[in-house]
Amino acid sequence: MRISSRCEYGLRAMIYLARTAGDDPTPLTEIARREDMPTAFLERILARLREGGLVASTRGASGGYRLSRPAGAISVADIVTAIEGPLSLVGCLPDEGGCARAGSCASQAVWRRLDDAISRALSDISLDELSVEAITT
Amino acid sequence: MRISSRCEYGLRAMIYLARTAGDDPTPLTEIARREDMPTAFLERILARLREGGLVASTRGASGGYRLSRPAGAISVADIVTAIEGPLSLVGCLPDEGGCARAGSCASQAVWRRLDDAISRALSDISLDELSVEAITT
DNA sequence: ATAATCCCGACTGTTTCTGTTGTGTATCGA
DNA sequence: TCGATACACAACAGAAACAGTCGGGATTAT
Repeated sequence: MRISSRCEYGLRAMIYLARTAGDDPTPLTEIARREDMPTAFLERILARLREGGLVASTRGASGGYRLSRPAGAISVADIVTAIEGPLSLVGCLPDEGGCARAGSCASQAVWRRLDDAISRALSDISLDELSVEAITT
Repeated sequence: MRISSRCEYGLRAMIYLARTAGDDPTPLTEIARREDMPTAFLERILARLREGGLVASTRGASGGYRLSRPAGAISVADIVTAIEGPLSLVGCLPDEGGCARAGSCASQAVWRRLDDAISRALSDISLDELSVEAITT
């Protein structure tokens, strides 16, 4: 159960964008260079973030990406969801089809509780908390 | 970030063993049949659980598996860890080598918090809670 | 002995991850 | 208008993980 590089890159890029908010749009190449991430790969991650409505892009010379909302209105859960799809850990929960043995399945309760814990943890952290330099855990 | 079948099967098998605790050792084939899981695959999962010290096996006719401790002393975290390895979501946390940009890396704080939330959620659930039929979330 | 049972290594098909490459399109500035 | 700077998008590819199978060997109760 590791976090994917996609997700890690995406979050780092969002933090970078939060720190440069207010400036001109930030080009992909700048983010990739400064954060040391593969450019083309990052582009596809930013595409998902754009589709998720978290960043806006402007094309052409002196174009780039910026946050589409204030950093305070973006949670880590938003970012992870945009990149990875729904957070849910298993496909057998009642709200997505369920499985044959649902009801008598005790393990379902475990994943549901875990889903909740993850969801809560990620929703609690907003991007502006992360954009300040010193993080006091 | 889905739960692997390995893990799902493993948990279900452990719940099954908790319910048959006190009886003779339960053969692999019985668990697989009753829980509708692929036999050979389940065997390899039980091997991990044995290596993790959670189940004990007896060989030969009328052999099988049983829990090596009372169900109340086994948490879901124990089970998941035995099957999947350490729960940690990223490899860059200080306690496992770290990465070059640690310290200035705000995203690290996110994964650390998420690790904690997951770990706490799974440690809180013990196997005997799951072995009773009705689960009241 | 024989049947039941665990043990274990090797193998395979599929999917996901982690990228790369190449082409096209929009925009700005000279 | 031309060219440089960007984003947009689709196709491709190697590597790893996942999910599961197969076959043989070792152990033990009856």
